[in-house]
Amino acid sequence: MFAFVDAYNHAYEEAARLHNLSVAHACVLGRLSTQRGMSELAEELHCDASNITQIVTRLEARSLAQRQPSPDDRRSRLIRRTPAGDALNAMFEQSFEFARAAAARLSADEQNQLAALLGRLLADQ
Amino acid sequence: MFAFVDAYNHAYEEAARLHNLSVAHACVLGRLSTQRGMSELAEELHCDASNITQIVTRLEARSLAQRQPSPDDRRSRLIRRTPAGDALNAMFEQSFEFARAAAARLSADEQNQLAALLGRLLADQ
DNA sequence: TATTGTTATACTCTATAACTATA
DNA sequence: TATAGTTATAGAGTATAACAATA
Repeated sequence: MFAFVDAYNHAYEEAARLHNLSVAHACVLGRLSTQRGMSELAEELHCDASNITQIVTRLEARSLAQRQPSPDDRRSRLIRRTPAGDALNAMFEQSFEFARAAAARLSADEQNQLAALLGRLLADQ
Repeated sequence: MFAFVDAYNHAYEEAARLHNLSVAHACVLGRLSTQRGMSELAEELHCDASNITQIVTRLEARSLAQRQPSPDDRRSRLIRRTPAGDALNAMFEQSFEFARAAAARLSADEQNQLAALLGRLLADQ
């Protein structure tokens, strides 16, 4: 289990580095498939809101994401990927071959088994 | 798969924080069950040797690890845990309940299945 | 000449505290 | 008064380059 997680993490880091992203930047970018508020991102990444501010600012400077005013609450902002961000994220996922290559070693049945077992592990976490 | 790794990583970070260790420090400490050279550790953690120097220096300052001269090569040093390091590592592993709690949700047969599937995923990585 | 490990240093990531503006 | 997000800033982690000792 440790070896598996270690390999996964390492593959993720390498894919991020390949696109000049930090792990946290790649992670935020990956979560913007649907738009999100800053504090929502902070909670999902288990980090402080001020950290998200900086990450989003850098993504925005690279034109990968955009802040937009929330229609419901004028304090809050909705973050979404730009088309460039979508493109880079897609490239990142392609580079991040780990899951793909790993899955290719298992039959469809085995993949389903694995997903079911991992799902059970995560129950009520 | 992503959710699983995310939960694992988060649990590891929390367990490390609980004992005033960074993730990297906990990771080095965990690998010292058998003694190792500096460059060996650097390779295992996918990081620079100068980084390991600092980590080991901090572990040594906390009396959790010790540098020892290598009998074979006077340039190199062997690092090993002190008894205090053994004790802290054992406490860390106890705190790091993730694997334990997760495994408890599966039967012995299912655990074997999972280990076999994960093993297959890692083949020739 | 190459290798092991260290030092000095700069850069990045992250968190804390104080702040603005809304609610 | 509480909340969303920002700013300024300090701390920790990591890497690069130059170096010492040894092979």
